[in-house]
Amino acid sequence: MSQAVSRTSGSLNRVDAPVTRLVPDPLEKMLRSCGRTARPGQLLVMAGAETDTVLCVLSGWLSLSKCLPDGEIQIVDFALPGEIVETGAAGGSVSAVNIEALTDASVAVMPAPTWAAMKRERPDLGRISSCIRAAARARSAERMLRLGRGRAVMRMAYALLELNIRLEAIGQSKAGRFHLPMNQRVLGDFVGLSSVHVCRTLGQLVGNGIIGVQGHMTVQIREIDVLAEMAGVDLQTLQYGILADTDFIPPALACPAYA
Amino acid sequence: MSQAVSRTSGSLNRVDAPVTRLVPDPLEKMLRSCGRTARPGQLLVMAGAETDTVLCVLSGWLSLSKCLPDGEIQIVDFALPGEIVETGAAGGSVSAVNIEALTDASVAVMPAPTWAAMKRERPDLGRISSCIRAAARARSAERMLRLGRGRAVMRMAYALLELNIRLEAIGQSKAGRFHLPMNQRVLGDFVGLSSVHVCRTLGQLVGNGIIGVQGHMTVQIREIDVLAEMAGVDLQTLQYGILADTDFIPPALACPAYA
DNA sequence: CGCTCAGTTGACGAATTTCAAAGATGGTGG
DNA sequence: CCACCATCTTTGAAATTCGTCAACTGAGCG
Repeated sequence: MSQAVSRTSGSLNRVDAPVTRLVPDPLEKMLRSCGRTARPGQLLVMAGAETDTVLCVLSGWLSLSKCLPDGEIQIVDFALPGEIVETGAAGGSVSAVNIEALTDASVAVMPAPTWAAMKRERPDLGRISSCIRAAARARSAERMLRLGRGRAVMRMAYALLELNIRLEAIGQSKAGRFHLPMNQRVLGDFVGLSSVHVCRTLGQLVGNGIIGVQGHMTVQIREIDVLAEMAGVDLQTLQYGILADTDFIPPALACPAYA
Repeated sequence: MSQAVSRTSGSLNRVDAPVTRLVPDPLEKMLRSCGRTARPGQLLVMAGAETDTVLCVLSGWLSLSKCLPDGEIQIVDFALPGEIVETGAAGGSVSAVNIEALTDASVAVMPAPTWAAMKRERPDLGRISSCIRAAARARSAERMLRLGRGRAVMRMAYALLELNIRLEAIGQSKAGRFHLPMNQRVLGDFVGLSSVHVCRTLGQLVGNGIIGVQGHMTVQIREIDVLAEMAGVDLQTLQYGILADTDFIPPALACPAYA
């Protein structure tokens, strides 16, 4: 696993995302010093393995997933550039999920104590990471709601909207157009559908002119309001709730309790 | 909502659960001073409402749930005695979920800044609450996996095992026997099934002698290994992963980084 | 050119929901 | 104590949704 994750020194910091946007030099140095790259398909953390680490995604997509004994996979979340993933589960330092690179990715892998020390130095980090956690929780709840109660179209519509919002925030979606670095099977692992049904569901959305799909998964949302209705979401509220965009944090809250 | 949550002064501290077990007097006083009680069905926090608070469950069950526009409900998690719920979502202090009492419950409702101050005073609190968060994340991932990929029996089996483990840790399950303070419709909202299918699925488990059910939801697990196989879990691993039991925290980790 | 892999399509079957109605159960007031 | 009520559970049958199987297409690539 880890031998496959090679060191890197270059191009770690060209991402305009919350972490790197907000946080000053010393942290940047630390991020750079823990930098790793991974190739698509590479496993960074294995469920059940000891890893008391914190991952900062600098570029690329990671998937957090779990497996059933029969091999069925569910992707629990994607980690996008600027996001922070704490791997430890409850009883110590065992990861609850597989963490895998979906694209070429560069990730800062920090031991938990290092991260804790860093947080003590930079109190704003605590606030930022708690925002990122809250956003992840909110997304997780939205998805769980639709996994448990929504039909295929709703799950798909929601997934597309969520990804559009998140990608827009890091400049990877423009005018409702973004690239999904995965095939339909993997998308199915995210929305809880078979690849065949992903195909049909996407086809239905395309047929109605609600979205367009080009090549291997470049999506264009054409009728975002219709899509939002299908997903059962209010766009404004959703954006506010699932985005850890630090612009949303009232300056007053950014510090005082920790200063 | 809040007018319905009346003050209480008695019986706040008879629970043998992580928070109260571990944490010394000053916190206990604070918990008591923010104490509230709620009756079954009472809404404590409404999704979308401003509430920058932290809830400590002292006794009783809370449900964290979300709703679709058509009224379908998904319970995202239960909060049991000893657990801590941070209500804020990402963009400020809006809750992502409805928080509702399933039973008579007593809950300490603390403003987030108060909680933050408390954490600065008692560094162990940070470690504890981070453990509780990690356990909740792990549970959420397990459930998402089964919502997306598991059949009814698997979802149900997993839910029963998870609750058994959690209840055992707080002395509310003994020898695989515990009470679920909810009807089958609510249990369905948790596992993502219609109430009718909850009935059939439970009936199937009862018919096979794997569990017994008495009255309004007292469950007796009879063949825990079979149930675990149906749920697709390894019992040991699951317990280790979804429990924020503080016994699991190595003493060495409990403090040094924060001391 | 043939290979492989991802996407597509149709047909079928299994799992689950929905609808409807018939028992249970528990609580309440007479 | 009993009758009544509301709520919950159970059961059956029909309808839906989705997964699986299988065949076919199409693009990329050696």
